[in-house]
Amino acid sequence: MFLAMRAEVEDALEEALTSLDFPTDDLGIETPPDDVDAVLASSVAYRLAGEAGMAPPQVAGTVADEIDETALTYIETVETQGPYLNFLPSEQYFAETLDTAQSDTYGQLSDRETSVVIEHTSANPTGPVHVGRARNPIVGDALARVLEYAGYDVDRHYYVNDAGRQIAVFTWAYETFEESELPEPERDAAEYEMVRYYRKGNSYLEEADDEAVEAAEAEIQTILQGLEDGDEETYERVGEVVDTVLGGMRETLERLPAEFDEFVKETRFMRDGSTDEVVDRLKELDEAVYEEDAWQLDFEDIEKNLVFLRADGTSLYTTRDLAHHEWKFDNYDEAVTVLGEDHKLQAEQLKETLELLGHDTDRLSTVHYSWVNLPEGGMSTREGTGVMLDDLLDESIDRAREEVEDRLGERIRDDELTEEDIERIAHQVGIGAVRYDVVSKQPTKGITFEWERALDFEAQSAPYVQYVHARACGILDEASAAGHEIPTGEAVDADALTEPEAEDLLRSIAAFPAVIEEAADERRPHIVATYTRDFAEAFNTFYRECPVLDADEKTRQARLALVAAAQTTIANALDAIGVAAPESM
RNA sequence: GGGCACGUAGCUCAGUCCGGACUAGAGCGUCGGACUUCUAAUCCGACGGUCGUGGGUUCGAAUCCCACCGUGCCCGCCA
Repeated sequence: MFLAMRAEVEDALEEALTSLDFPTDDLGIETPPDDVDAVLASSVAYRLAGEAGMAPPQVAGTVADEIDETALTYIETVETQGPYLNFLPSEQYFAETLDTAQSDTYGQLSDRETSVVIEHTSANPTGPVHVGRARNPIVGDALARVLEYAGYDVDRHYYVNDAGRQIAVFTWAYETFEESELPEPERDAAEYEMVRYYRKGNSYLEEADDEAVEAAEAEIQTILQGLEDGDEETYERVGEVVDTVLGGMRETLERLPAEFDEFVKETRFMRDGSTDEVVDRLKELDEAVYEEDAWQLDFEDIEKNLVFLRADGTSLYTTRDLAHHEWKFDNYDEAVTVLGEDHKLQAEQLKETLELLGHDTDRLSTVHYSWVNLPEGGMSTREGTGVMLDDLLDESIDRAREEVEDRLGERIRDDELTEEDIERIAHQVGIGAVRYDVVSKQPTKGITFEWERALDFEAQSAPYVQYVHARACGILDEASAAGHEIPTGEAVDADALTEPEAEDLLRSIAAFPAVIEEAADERRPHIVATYTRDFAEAFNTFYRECPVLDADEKTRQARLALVAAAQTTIANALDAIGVAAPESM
């Protein structure tokens, strides 16, 4: 309803300005502060003051007079308050919100008929997922969900770096060392078992005598060359290592949950000839230079050259990524990539090169996040330093379980939680808290990992918002048990919501689709997380001030509809950022 | 050295892109209140800020521009 109302306000304002011969390039539409009753406002009068030769408040008055309120559906009146034009909502605005927000699909915007591929995580398949890179799947998955809500047709891809040196080292190490030489795995899972070979191989290369290292390097080089030459047996050897490790990583990621439609292997673009083919085209570009036996691109705006073909004639990661992105452009309308800030330069060069190859790079957007570091420094799979995501999730679930159990004695509600309920809540809250903590912050800000902070269940965290959902479900359950019907359609009576706390909640409900739209357009899922927090506040205030079940018939009906609308809104808002919405807790 | 990002209460963060009702909002912590009530993982109140610093643009700057300071990342024929 908010979106329709906003469109109406824009049209009306533009029309009024046109008929007054004022420019319409900046309508100055903004959200008014909380203590103003309007749903939207405009500060356009400031900008027009000079041209009109009047003070801003007078301009505002003139514009307001020009707007025909009777022609508006969702706006009752247009008032001025000093230089501001305030648009006050009509009864219909509230009534329609109260009805439509009860739909299970509330917040789902109309189909944009646009396909988007979102590539995220894409961590090298060398070992267990650690917290340093955990921002990627969480932000990536949340963004994918937000884009789906916003009406895009979304595919999630994990780009598998299976052609690099580290994978050749891994394959060599896996085939060379005996399990008896390795330490016990930290967990009974494929990637924890496998990473031991990788670490062993790397330390061997650092510590063994020159002759032994030379022999190992020769074997590693053979593997790399085998991949480059398209040798089937080499692909199978490497594939076994990659698929095994990836299988384990995938299970961890699914706990978040972060699932993928496709794991796209880098070697695919070597085998199908598209990397060679893109190299041929790159050589033809005006920016292509052949220096020191290697083919490079010399950009106008970027300091550093991009080498796309080594002196030995082999391709590089970015060369293959170019073929990968051309493939994305062939198959999707838009492409979004979630990358660490250490890949910024590479991403710029990629984009610039795609532009040179004649692609419309407006179709490509990149979301960067900064690494999560430990107080003592960065996390490394190779060195085995860092906090594993599995351990963080386990610990968070354990703490959530303790919280639930501690609270059992004080529970007023007599819904008798079963063991299963406790386990369900522990998972929903524990994982939700980790996820929420990550999505609610702007990804560009640095995070230093501290257990205590990561596991903080206090306000402004997932449980605070989840509790709102549980409370709403509790009321709806009681209502259902008492045989109260929840009014929909013509039966809803938004007029009966006279308390300001109830109206504020309804306004907050109405804003949800616009929040989804903004978060999707700007590729910033944290906007949805901020919204859930504000929404929870509005709900809790309403909860305190406005009893539902004990209210008189008419009020109860209206408030029940409001609670039902609040429940679907917060359930979907949490769903959009991938946080579970518990029905009780 | 160069490029990019970040710098808002003791701590963790919103707000910054698109300047306006901002005499800057939350939460944690501290202090003081509210459970015979639809679940207190809640709510209410108090204390707490030269929005890194200095200049500039503007009727108006946390928000735009410039310089500087601090922190992080990048500057490989690695990925």
